[in-house]
Amino acid sequence: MPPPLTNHPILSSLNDAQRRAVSSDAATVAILAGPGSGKTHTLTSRVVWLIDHVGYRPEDVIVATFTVKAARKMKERIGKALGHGREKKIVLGNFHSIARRYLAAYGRKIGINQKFGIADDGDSRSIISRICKRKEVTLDPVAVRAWISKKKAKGDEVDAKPPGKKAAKTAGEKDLEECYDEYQAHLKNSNLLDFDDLLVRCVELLREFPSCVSNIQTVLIDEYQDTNGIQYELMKLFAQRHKRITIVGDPDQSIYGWRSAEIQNLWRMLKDFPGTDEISLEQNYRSSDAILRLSLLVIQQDKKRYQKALKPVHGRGSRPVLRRLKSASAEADWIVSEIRRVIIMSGSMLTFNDVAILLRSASLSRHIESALGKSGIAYRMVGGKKFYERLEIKAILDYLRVIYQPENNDALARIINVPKRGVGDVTIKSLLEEAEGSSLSVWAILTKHCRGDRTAKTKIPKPMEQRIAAGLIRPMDNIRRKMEEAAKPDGATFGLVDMIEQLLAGLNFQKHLQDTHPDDHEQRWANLEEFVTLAGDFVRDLNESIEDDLLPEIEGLEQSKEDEVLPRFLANVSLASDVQTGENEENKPMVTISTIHAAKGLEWPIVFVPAVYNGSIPHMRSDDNDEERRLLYVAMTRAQSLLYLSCPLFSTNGNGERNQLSSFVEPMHRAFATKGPCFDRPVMLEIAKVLGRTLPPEDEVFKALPSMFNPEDSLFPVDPEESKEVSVGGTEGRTSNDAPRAKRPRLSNKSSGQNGAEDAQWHRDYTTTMEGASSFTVSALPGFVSAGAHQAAITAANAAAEARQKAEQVKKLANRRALDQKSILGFVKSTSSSTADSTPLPSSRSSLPAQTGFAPPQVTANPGQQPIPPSLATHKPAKGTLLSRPSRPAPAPNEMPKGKAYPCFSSSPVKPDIKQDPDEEDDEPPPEPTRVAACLHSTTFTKPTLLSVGKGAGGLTRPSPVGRVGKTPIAPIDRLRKPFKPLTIKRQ
DNA sequence: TCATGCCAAGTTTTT
DNA sequence: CTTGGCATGA
Repeated sequence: MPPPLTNHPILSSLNDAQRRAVSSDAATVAILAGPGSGKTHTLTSRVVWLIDHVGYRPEDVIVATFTVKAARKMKERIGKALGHGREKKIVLGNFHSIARRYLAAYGRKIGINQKFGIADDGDSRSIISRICKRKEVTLDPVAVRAWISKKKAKGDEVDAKPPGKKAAKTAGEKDLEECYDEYQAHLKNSNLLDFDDLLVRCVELLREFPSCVSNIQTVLIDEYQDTNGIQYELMKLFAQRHKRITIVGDPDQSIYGWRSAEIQNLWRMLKDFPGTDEISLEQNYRSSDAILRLSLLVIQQDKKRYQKALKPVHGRGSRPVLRRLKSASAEADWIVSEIRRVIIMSGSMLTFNDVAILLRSASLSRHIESALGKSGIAYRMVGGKKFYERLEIKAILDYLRVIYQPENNDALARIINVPKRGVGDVTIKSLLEEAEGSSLSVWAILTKHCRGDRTAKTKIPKPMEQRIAAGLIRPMDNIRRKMEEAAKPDGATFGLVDMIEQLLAGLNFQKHLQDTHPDDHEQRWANLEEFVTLAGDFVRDLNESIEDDLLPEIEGLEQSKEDEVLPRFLANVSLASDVQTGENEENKPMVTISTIHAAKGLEWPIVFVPAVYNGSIPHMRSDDNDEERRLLYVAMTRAQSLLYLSCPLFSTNGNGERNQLSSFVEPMHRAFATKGPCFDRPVMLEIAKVLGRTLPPEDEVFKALPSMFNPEDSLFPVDPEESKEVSVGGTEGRTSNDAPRAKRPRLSNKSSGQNGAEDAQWHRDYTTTMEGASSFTVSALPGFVSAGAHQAAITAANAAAEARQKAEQVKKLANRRALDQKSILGFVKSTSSSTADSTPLPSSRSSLPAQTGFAPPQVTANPGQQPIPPSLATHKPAKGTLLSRPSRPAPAPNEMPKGKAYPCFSSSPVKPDIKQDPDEEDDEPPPEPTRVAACLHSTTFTKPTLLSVGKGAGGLTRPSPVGRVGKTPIAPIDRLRKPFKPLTIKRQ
């Protein structure tokens, strides 16, 4: 008999459904949590509840997330709620790192050498491509790798193979099998496990030796929709003793299918654990109503998905924008101008920190980075190139790996000629083959050869031998010797940092960089210095046991102790997609550029999603359109207040090819505004309300406006076609590269008319005059709503009344599934067993209401689940200006807690109210261009140029490191790893 | 025979 | 801006 629920403090910050999820007594709990519904908050609260209230020991709880970032955030939040540093004892991490921990501790039991290393992406690739090359049949290494990884990730090969199966195999499959076996043998020789192996072997371990997890009372899984088969197995095995599992996930946000994530796992779970308590969290605390509606419109095109509501807590907000631009660079320039405009119009209530630009692929960042750089806006790039993948860093890492694992032939092969030692491909290949043929590692062959103990079969000319001996073997031996000395009780300390520094010195690496990269050796060297400080941070954290990843002792089970720093550092590097984000001491506001994948779980007040065209999203190389759509949905639902999608009309690379608006938004493109909103007082006040911030007084905002500032989004034509003089024919085939296209659109005569012909591409054949009219009238007069929209509002109001009635009825059961909402299990069963749609949605085109403005999303298709919020019911078209916009009726207090009640919701750090002195931005729009480029992406970083630094428009096509310290360029450290931390390097 | 330098071509998402 | 292929020189 648990005490009354309401008394526990952890429950006070939760809504009904969340509270039920947190305090559920069921052994297995499935929490279905839409975006912004407080998923993480709920999960952390449940952890705290299970420990504090139910009484499990922290060390008997496993919390598995999908990414390192999520794990870290989770740990931090649990720590805050739990206190006493007890969160450190929880077995918490992403799947891979938890599996690695178990294998390090108990891997011996299943024959894993305790000193195993982790084969990262590059390792796997090079091993496989070598195997493929050796075969007579030409196999695509990439495909082979994907096949192998899929095979491992599926995890269901536990079922004994039927003996006759071999015969049925096609020749291709046999080749693949062979590659698989060779690959595994190779990994074994080098004592490596690849990412999938970590999971596969851990499953093996826990299956054979359940005692390793005999202490585990309960298991919690975050982002469950991203688990794959093997992770599902692992989850079950973690929980095998007591079978208490809590999962949190959202099928709509499953974007890792390409990594074998299986949405079906949700169904598997419900089937495998019949008593599972299903709870939906449908309140959205993040985004404005308008953003949610459009996001829902997008995701609802997927007719097979599990229907789930998204109930707004906030007011309507401004209409999301779908902007058409001429080219990618115009798009980037527009984004910059729009960022500026918002921030200035907000009187600096909003800062660069509040802005995110989310991309389908990292390569899209080029133009945007350059535009941001040009105008002196600092930014950080998340995703894309990784710090540890930089050439110079990778080389040093490979050296470290060889020091730790001399038998790692692949790592050695990569560095044997870095710096140049006159060893070429042929020699390397020969060495590798010799190593495979004998029982010796390449390292052993080399050392023996140089010592004269054994002559290598590979031909090694004298000069080469000498360079290897002096340049490679000697410095490495020196380091190993020092390590051994340090291991002795009275030995001088020789830490990781010493090791790296010694290595850099012994290899004369700085000189090597100067020789091989004369243009940017300084940056690369700076990267290495940063790497040294990173290593230092890691060691320090380890000593302060911030990174406490030891497993609890279990009676009668002996653990291998992992006391060495080096292996843990290497594992950390391989498994971590990002290094811990240090606190932003300097607090320099930066715009975030991120891939959509990397943005999952995060939120920003202002979100831009550029390149919304077919080929980008959905990506041309993707074969799962539904997943691509979900990706767009994830991107859109990151936004709190302002959401901008944009689409360049012409692609930049393929000579003037036309881009086609993404088919995900094409059907509802009229629900978007065609340009950025007018940021008058009411709009800004609403933004402030959603964000829980205070808007500076109007006169202050006004005073801070730079002269010549354009308060509207009118610098770029709403219809970029108009600036093209030769657009008469408009035939698709015409690809001649006419020069005028590259010109910036003229700002004057922007209001020149648009005509139906130009609209045709976007509005299609069903365009009516009325619609056409509204589309430009609305954009010309922000705030004016067309009659069509009014009509929509009235229908919506009726629907809303009905919906509300229904909502009243089911309110008592709000925590459970709505009455007419099927169980997930039922849903999956019905869709998988029958072809008929259980909830048929009209085809998106015909279902689109003929009106512009906000169409209630699929009201008829989904009665009772999409209650129209009161805001729309009472909405009246404003008259002329937004000033008369009716304020939103107060939400029912019990149902709609204000933002303050959920202080922990935001995934991003709590943003302080900005109290900048207003006189700061008196004359020029560009904020003082200090160190722009602290985070410059290496791809866009060029040599510092002094021209045009203050101008911002001096014809630079790439960001220049504007506020450099002294005369040295700032290193283009990829701030993915340490987004906020200022450079720690001291340069002379 | 092999190392090296030059030129050309392509570029999803991540543990 | 990195990788792969080719020609040249040792």
